[in-house]
Amino acid sequence: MSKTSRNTIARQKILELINSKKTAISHSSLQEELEGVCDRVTTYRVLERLVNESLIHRIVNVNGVVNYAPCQTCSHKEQHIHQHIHFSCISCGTIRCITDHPIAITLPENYSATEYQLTIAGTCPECL
Amino acid sequence: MSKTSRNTIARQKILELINSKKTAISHSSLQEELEGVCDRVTTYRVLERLVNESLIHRIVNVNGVVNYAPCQTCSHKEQHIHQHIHFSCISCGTIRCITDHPIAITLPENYSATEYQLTIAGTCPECL
DNA sequence: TTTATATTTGCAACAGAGTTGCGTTATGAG
DNA sequence: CTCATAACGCAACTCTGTTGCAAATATAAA
Ligand SMILES: [Mn+2]
Ligand SMILES: [Mn+2]
Ligand SMILES: [Zn+2]
Ligand SMILES: [Zn+2]
Repeated sequence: MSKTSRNTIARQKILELINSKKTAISHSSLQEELEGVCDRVTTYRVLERLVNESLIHRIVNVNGVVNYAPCQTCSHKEQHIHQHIHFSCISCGTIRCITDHPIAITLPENYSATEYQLTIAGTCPECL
Repeated sequence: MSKTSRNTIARQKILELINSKKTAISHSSLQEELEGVCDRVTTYRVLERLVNESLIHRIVNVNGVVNYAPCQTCSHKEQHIHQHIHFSCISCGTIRCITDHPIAITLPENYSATEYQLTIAGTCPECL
């Protein structure tokens, strides 16, 4: 029934690269660092696969560009939900998951949430 | 010093249209509803102008698409900051500003925030 | 009202992100 | 090892947004 995910070279290298980073990475940066390991279309498809397998998650930056980061402290109870802030530094350009900081976000009555994109842009501690 | 913003027909119609909506609207939908009032490039430039004048604000949806909504309950103290949730319904497709609901978001020490994009996707009360 | 000037516009061309179709390659279960 | 099918590369495409430039026009000054 469920398609089995094959452990291809492209998939290995991409997951390795993402996991080796302390900050999130975009498709284009990833493609550069892969140095010809695979086609850019393949990178898109591998990223989609890794997201579906809950190994990485998508971060939509304030400028609309998508970045990817490993899943670590995500909730996997009923479904896989990422309810944490992402900080995007306008100085050094890094995007970081702020997973160790409490936030209180609730919705009004009768709203049902499935996906969170909580991105804040500004200056990070290193650049302040 | 400061360029004076001219009240052109395109600007009038675009601002009218955005203000007439209860939900946010994207550039492409806007362009359709304008029915040939102006070129799509002009629409982009007018939108940019209206954002700079703090009459409307940009909402980056969870899919990365930009939408625009009137500024209403925004803070204008030191700078114009929009610190409220946007809800994107995956059923009816509408994007709504949740301005009448308290949220508590703080950042760890030494992070300085300048822009917030707090978008939550799910099902809205009308579609639940 | 007329004139002057800087802002705004339309058009064409471009750039970047992401998607799709299809024929080929290669993973991994049996 | 065999082989079904997941994954791949390539080319072509869509969608969103940007830029340069000459023409049009809003507005303030004459
Ligand atoms: Mn994260
Ligand atoms: Mn809003
Ligand atoms: Zn920084
Ligand atoms: Zn809805």
